[in-house]
Amino acid sequence: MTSGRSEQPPRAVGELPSRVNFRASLRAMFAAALEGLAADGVIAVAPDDLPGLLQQVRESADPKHGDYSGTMAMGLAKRAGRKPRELAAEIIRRLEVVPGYAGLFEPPGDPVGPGFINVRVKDEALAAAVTAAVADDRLGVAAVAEPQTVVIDFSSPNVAKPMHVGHIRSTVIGDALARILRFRGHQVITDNHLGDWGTQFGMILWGWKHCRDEAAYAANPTAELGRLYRLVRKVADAKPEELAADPEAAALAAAHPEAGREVLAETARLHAGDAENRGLWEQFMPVCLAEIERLYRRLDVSFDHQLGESFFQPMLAGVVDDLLASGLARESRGAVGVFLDGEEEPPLLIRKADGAFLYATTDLATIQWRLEHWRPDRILYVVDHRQGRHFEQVFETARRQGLGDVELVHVGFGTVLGDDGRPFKTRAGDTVGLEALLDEGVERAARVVAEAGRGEMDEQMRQRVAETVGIGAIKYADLSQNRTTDYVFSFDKMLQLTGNTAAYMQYAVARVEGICSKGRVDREAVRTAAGCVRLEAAQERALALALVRFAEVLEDVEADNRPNLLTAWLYDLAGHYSSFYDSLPVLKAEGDACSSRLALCDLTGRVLRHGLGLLGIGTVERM
RNA sequence: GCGCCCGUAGCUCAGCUGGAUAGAGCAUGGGAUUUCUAAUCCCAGGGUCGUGGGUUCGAGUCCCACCGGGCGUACCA
Repeated sequence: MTSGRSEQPPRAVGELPSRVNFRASLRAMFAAALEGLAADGVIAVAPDDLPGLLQQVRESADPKHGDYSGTMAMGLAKRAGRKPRELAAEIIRRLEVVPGYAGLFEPPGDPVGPGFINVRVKDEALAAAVTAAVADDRLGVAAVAEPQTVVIDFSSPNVAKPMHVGHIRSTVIGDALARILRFRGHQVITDNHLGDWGTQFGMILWGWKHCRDEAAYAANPTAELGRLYRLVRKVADAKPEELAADPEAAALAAAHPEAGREVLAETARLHAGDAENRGLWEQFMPVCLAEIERLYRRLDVSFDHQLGESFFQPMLAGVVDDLLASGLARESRGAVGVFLDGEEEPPLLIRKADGAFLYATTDLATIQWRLEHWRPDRILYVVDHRQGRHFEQVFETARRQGLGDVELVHVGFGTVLGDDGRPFKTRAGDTVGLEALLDEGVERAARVVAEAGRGEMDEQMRQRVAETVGIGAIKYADLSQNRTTDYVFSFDKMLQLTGNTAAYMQYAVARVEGICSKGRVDREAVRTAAGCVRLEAAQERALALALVRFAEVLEDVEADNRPNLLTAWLYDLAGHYSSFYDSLPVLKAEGDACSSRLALCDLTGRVLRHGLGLLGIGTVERM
């Protein structure tokens, strides 16, 4: 969507850039070749077609087909009425004489099969790129040429209720995207759009007035508010099976048959500015915020802003008035809605018949406010895919309001399921609390580390490793999944020490650290040494090629907001490192080979650590 | 009813705007260690990509129909 255009232009002949993106360079060279053919009337390429054609330059599926393959000749030939292989050959003739090509890539030779153009990176260029990356604090990854301002809206819990497993995906994916886009060089603004104004506060207010435990509140306000929320929700919902299991709730429900309506009334009083409820809200908010803050600290997630629904509340009437005045919205059945797809399709409701505002109203106000104050090029909403239609409607309404050319993107994701294929619940059928989930992950990680670990770890170290591995496993399991599909949550799978898991990756980092500490390697010296990395063995070359693809992968992650592309590549990289490490001596290698391989180890460790860091996952020196 | 998403190895999942012989991990079977951390590496078996049509040089990917599952569909967020 966004990347690809903003990458480095082709380099002039001669020196290598210090941060080389082979794919971006090759694409630029293909662009020159195709433009040349178009200029000579051999093929017709509209400027709009070019990016799509260049997407067809990608890493080869099989190493025997070289490092990159171009597949556009087949499609182009059809349109031009040419034989595909002939056209491919013509592209190749143009490509290999593009300035700079010969410095980076081998001549492609003849087209293969129906017209594949296979390109191999020159060994010297690859070695030089890795050498440069070793000395580079950005690990060879160039920043985008045209940085954008990107707002990322994620996590967004309802603050008066305990955070649960449902919040983990938005939080973890949003945080990873924020870190990745920042590293890419964009100006990222993260905003936690808290649910701090809804019915859940009505529940707490009602609970406070009817069944508070002052002593408990004084001792632990968070716990007491959590208790009130859980209790009142059952009383208000009044589901027989729930009440049967909870005598206290049942007694309250019997004493207050109108509890459900009273809760809504408390909410309405809060919204209407009732002094008592407003005062209580102001008293409870810091407590609620402290509670979620503790979890964010543990998850190592932070936000630039936490502008909740309450913040936008004063703007809502104006939003409705503006939409009414512009004719986009109108009254219907007592409510006010924006009719986007004609009369038959449900409108986007922005005011209820009772005068209350809705989720959509707040979202529209939020867009306006963000555009006015932050002037973003893009806003990402990392929210459950079930809200896809809601965002479609909100975005369309915003566009019709003429809110500028900001790119509004719903980054949706699937549901976390249990073993039974149903949404993840405890055995008792409750949603799983986020804190309990993290605790269990850490506890299980501690057991795994104790069994497999190398010993000689003090208690403090053991704790830190367990926390890093446990939290990392949970995050990684989520991020390594294609975000659009549901996935089955399994502690056993995510804490496995092999396969595509955080622990495997963290272990690979620890092995690099091990080799460096064992050899008493001065890593600064490795990085600043003028010596060039040498790529002789196949394993060295494969590792090097994986390393320099870091930039390409981050570009792809941004294009589709898909962190799982980063985990897949990290896993691939760790695999290449393991093969390399397994088959070639490093410390015991002679002379130049030793320093070259140490440089590869050092870079691999840093890239793995940085890559995991971009996912919000920590590493340890030993495990 | 309508709309969106999904169906890939025994299990959990990848598969990048259609590209080469559909890939991993787990599980199963075999092999490698006087260790630079074996929490590793190497090899093998395992598939009519839900079914049936279509589009084309080429379909897991695009189109149509059907089967099966999930979600959403006017006053919750």
